[in-house]
Formats: sequence, C-alpha cells, structure tokens
Amino acid sequence: MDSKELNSRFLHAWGTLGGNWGINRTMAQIHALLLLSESPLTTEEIMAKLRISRGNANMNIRTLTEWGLLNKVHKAGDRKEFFEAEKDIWKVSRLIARERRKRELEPALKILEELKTATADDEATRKMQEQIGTIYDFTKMADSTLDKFIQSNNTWFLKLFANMMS
Amino acid sequence: MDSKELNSRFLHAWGTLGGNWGINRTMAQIHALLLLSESPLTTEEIMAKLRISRGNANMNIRTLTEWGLLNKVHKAGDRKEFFEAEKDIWKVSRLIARERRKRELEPALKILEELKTATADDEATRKMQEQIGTIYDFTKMADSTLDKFIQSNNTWFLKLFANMMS
DNA sequence: TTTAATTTTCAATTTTTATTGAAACTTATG
DNA sequence: CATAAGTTTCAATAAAAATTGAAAATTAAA
Repeated sequence: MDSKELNSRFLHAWGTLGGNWGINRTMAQIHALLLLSESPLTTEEIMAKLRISRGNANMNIRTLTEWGLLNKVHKAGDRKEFFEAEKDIWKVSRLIARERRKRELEPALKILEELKTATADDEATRKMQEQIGTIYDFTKMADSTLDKFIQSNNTWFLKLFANMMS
Repeated sequence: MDSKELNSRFLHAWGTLGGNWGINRTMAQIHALLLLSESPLTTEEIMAKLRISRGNANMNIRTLTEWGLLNKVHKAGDRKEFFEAEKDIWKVSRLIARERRKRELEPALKILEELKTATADDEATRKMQEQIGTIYDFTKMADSTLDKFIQSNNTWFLKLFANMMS
C-alpha cells in the first residue's frame, strides 16, 4: 500500500468514527489529515486535500482549535496561518470528552437534579421522582467518572486499565 | 410539581441527552415514557402520549426491543402488544454500549487493524502507519474497556468507581 | 375460512444538520 | 495610508436523518 491510499483510507475511517461520536465528519477528517501530516498545513491546503469549501474549512478548523485539538503555527516570512494537530491520542480523547461533557452531559444533569429535588404534589409524582432519582445518581456517577478521566494523565488510564482487566 | 409536568420535563431532558448519545430523540422518549410508566403501554398509547405517527412508533419500538431496552408483554384477554422498559439503568447503559460498540467501534477497528498491518510501500507510508498504529492501540484499549463494562454487573462498576475516585 | 384487529413496510415529505461561496471584514506590508 | 493577502461571516443550498401516513401483510377470533 502506498502513502496516498493509506492516507485516504484512514481519513475515511476516522471520519466515519468521528461522525458517530459527536464530531462531524469534516471536523474528524481535518483532524485526521493533520494527524498524519508531517508538517502543519494551511487552510488552502486543507481545502484542497479534502475538497471542501473555504467556509466549511474555516468553521471546522475554528471549532477544532477551540477544542484544543489543533494549534496555530506561524512560519517566519509567511503571513498565512498553519495548523498542526494534537497528536497524543490520549490527550485528544480527553479534550473531546471535555467538550462533550460540557455541551451534553452537564445541561442534562442540571435538569435531572432539578426534577429530583422538586417538591412532589402527589404520590404518582413521588414515585416518578424516585425513578428519576436513580437515573440522576447514575448519570452523576458517569459524569464524575468522565471528569476524572478528563483531568487524568496517560498513566492513570493505563493503571486503571490494568486494574480493570485483572 | 405535578406528575404531568415532571413526566414531560423528564421526557424532554432524556430525549435530548439520548439524541446526543447515539439514540434518536423519539427512541429515547419512548424509553423515557415507559421508564416512568407504572404499567406497560400499547403502541397506540405511546403514539398518543408522544404525538408521533404509527410508523415512527413502530420502528423505534422495534429497535428498542432489538436492543433489549423494551420487552413485549401480553395481557390475558387482550390481543394488543404491551411494552415495558428495562428499568435498571445500569443494564440500560450496558445494552446501549453493546449496540454502539457493535455498530460503530467494531467496524472502525477492523479498518484500523487492516491499515496497521498492511505492507508499507515506502518510508512515508511506514511513518503514517506508525501513527495509525498508536491510534489503533488506543482504540483497541477503549474497545476492550467498553467490552469489560458490557459484560460486567452493577457491583463491578461501583468497585471501579470507588477505585478510580481514590 | 373469512373477517377485523393489529402490526409492518416504505415511498414521499418534513425537519435538521452540514456545506457552499461570495461578500465583508481584518491585518500585515509596501 | 493604501492595498492586497488572508480570514471570517452568513444567507442560500444541498445532503442526511427523521417522520408521516396510507397501503400491504400478518394474526387471532368468529
């Protein structure tokens, strides 16, 4: 297999996987492209390699940058911005987890907590509340676990993994 | 708060959360409705309570049932099928994890493994392959972790949680 | 077996989400 | 300061995903 084929197959696979895990396809592909790239690329180059529009490239690069998955790099004597990917896959996964927690889990938790602690008017409500309480507790635990992961370092997870598999 | 309001707010929150975690909004809402329901409901009742069409109800109930999140119940003297939700939230999360692993993670892993082990034509390819290898190893580890979770029981996770938080 | 209740299917439609591309804006450099 | 290179915005468009509803298929009771 040559590097072009490998590159293209990886972009496709990573784009699909990303698409299913809260990152849109293009965003995942931009990240994948830069993960495999030897050197930082410009917006122009990303547009050309992925055959996407300027607007699309710009907006996804921005989100990736906000998430901490890409870094801007400046080359001496060049006015253009270059982008390079965060390549430590452990860190990548923590950064993604952090964003998803923030955008999806936290708001849901907030509502669940509210429902759990609301004053129940009647017996039927109280029963429902009990069930919601269980769900809240579980979700809260999942959230804490995720948070612990987000705050952790690579070693921590390796230890956890060893522990779990034993 | 009365039971009607609690119910509706929970349906909304759970629908949104589900929507972000690989379950579509309606599917999550059907499950939520049955989670809070005292007794099993028919398709008709689900359609009415969520104001959705027959086709939509049928197709999402089917998927939920295939995933193991709903069970069919038959009432003596009634021809209709009733549905009840799996209410153990631990089990629910394991069942969802199982499906997502099957549908999303496994296919991606298969491709990554293929790319990792393909014969590299040149140095550039070999370098990319190394990077892909790292990603494969990580993804594989995530997959194994997920699998361990899927196979586990509620106690296991509680122990893990205690372990992690210490 | 016929009939009516119930469930399933699926093409058409609606809704949601992602993408384009041109214009507006910003910023370095002569 | 003027200009051109580079970046961002956003209304319009396209693509993808969810939903509808009516017709077909299935099933249980008469």
